[in-house]
Amino acid sequence: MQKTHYEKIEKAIRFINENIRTQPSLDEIANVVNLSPFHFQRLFRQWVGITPKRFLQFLTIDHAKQLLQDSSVFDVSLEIGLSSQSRLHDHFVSLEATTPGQFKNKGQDMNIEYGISHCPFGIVFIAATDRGICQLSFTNKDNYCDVFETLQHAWPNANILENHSRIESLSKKIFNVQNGISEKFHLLVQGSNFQVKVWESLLRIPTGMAFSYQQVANSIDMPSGSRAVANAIAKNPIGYLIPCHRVIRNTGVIGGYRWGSERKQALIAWESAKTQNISC
DNA sequence: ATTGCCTGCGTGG
DNA sequence: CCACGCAGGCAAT
Repeated sequence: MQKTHYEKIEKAIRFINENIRTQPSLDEIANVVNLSPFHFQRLFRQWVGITPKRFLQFLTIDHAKQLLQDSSVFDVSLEIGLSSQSRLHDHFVSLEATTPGQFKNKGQDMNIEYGISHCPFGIVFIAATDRGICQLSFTNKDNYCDVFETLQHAWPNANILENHSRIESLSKKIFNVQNGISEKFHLLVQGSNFQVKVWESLLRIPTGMAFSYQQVANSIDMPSGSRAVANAIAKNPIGYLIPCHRVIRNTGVIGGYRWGSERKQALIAWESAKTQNISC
């Protein structure tokens, strides 16, 4: 099967990580993804609108540290809470959350529609009810059994059916590259009190910024709970819209990601490129 | 940059 | 209940 645009980006990022010591040249990286330097350049212009060289600068420890530093001015707004939010950044996502089991019989009398779609970060699997989006996972086109099982496991008694056209148009709205996200999305999640608290705090991290796990722990008044926070973030059922990719290690290392560390790096670099003109 | 020892909460027995 | 795991942090090297 022909590799997707994103898969080449991912391969390039993996190669860069593995050879960070030797500082590979653009020609070397282009060679790894079987492209001429010219086409490699064009790939990036299509994907994110910047040159590969610029892109690489967004993957350095120094840049990640800069994101953390920029975000430190937002600590106060996190503590203040939602009231001060809207002025500081777009919040286009609303979250409806309950504890597991609070929904009668785990989704009984609930219709869930799911499907897959292409997005700038590969194949995305989305599930939605009439009350909101309940899952967004990155996956493979050939095999999305794993993410489908996650869905079934969360809502074992729901009436789950395929609706690719609905998900396709939903995906287009979520990953609207040209205009950014213009409409409001409603999310529906189940989680423990602690998990929900953590997920809500993630919604307050502005696009193009990053928080450390420690900063998130501070923001929910559990300064020694950074590791527990990481654990809760790892269970985030709605990738991208609940921006767990904006939480990184406080050393500037990007850290782990449920859907691959390379994808997290791609998301961060992509958002950095999208916001660099606004923030400067 | 890498190592070793620490953390607190959620999960499964 | 209690043990264990984890997408981390920190200090020493």
